[in-house]
Amino acid sequence: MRLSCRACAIRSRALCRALPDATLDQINRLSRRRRVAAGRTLFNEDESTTLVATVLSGVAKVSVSLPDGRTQVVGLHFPSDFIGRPFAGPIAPLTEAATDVELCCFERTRFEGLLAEHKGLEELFVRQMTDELDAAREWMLLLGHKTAEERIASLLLMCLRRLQADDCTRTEDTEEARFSLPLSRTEMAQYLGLTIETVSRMLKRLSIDGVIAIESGRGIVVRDRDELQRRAELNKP
Amino acid sequence: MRLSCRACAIRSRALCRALPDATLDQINRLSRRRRVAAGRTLFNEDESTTLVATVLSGVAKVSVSLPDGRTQVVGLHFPSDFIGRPFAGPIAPLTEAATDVELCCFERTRFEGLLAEHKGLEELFVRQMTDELDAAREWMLLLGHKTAEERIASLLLMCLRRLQADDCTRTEDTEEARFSLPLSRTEMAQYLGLTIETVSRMLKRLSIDGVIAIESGRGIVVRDRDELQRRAELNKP
DNA sequence: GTTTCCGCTTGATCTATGTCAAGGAAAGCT
DNA sequence: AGCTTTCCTTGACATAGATCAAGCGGAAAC
Repeated sequence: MRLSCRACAIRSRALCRALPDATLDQINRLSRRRRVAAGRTLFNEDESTTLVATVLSGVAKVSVSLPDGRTQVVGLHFPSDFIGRPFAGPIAPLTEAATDVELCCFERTRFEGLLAEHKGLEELFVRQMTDELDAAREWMLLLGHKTAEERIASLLLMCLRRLQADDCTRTEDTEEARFSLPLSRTEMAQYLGLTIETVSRMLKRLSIDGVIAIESGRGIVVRDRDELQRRAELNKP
Repeated sequence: MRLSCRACAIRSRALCRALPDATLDQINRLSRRRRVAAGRTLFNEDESTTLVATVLSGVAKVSVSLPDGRTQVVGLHFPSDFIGRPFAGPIAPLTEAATDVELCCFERTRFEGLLAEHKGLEELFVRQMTDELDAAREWMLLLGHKTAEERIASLLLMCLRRLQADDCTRTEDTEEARFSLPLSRTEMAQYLGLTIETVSRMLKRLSIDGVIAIESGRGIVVRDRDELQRRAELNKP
């Protein structure tokens, strides 16, 4: 049974919010849902250049590697994010499910057609690309100049911001917020340009200092968000 | 006196190659040339969100900073590159002339109009954004995982590739190529996530090893491009 | 219930690169 | 030409984080 786009949980934030209901109903028939288990690639070789998708749930990671195996995670896609490269050449970056992921997939050519027909969609798409570029650049600043602790703090804040947009995970009135890390220690290390040992030690430090609490590996409770913010930027001066 | 777009030196590579001659002639009247001296910002506060431009000559750098002054250069714009953010919000990244720069400027709204009218332009623009994102991600790999020597080698190769597309700077039959670095040591350091001392030392090392020769600071002669390529990726395994 | 495995933590040491400090050389100014 | 400033190089030393090595704990397998 096919779910209606109109009832889609992430519609209000995804690209498709640019489309009128009528178009949406057409599109509904052309979209394919897909579930990808954590660790698997989102698309196989040929699909990666012929499909585009919106993330419905879960988190996907994009990574690039050197021939010797050193790997850098270069981006994350959270629910409502668009994945795909209209008009681009035949080389797409490796995109894998970090957690279990649900996608809403389309033919790339079909999406390109929609871009031409709907000015609003084009605008939103260009804006998303701009945001992605800005995010990459902010991460370059992190990788080029931040200390290990600043990096961890920055990552936690970023995850918090993106994840609490989905489900409201705030634990009511207190300043505390709770979320589950979408990345393993290894993946965090690859995203932050650190080793897993350093990641582990810095998480420990933040938890000893009472800024966060760690619940069984992936669970994070942010105890003092302001302090975390401070540690994301101001360790040096 | 106004120069014709048709005779523009970088036309064959810039975005405007997507436009037919007729449109180009119209546009010609709407473009404004601008020279920016090395070190100055390309646009002032309000211009940066209302103008877009193509680089005619010289190199521009984009940078982001932390409140304490740590600065990361996050991208370079070489001749024929497009600069600007159609549809984007009011915050544009800081873009400065690294060398003296010549620009061909347009109203952003005008450019947005052209994007809608000319499907080909839209395609080319999206493709350039994709390339820019890919470049940023490759640089993330560099910042996250490469050694100092690999970083320097990667930078030199990148400059070589982009600069020799302009003027043919190859010194004939030999394997040698010569170019002038568009960045100061400080800027190189900010781009590579290193200190100027380390940049200096690594350049020295490459020159001692005979891979390159350094001529009065900014001048670089690539003596052994293959070896440079090797050092850009394979220091470890 | 025990074993195995895998992801994570913790500690001890090492090293690439940062930091500090002192010249040198090119470029602009008087 | 001499002076000042700015940019670059070079050396000595310090350190954040990597590397190496061991142990822990929970979940899956048996």
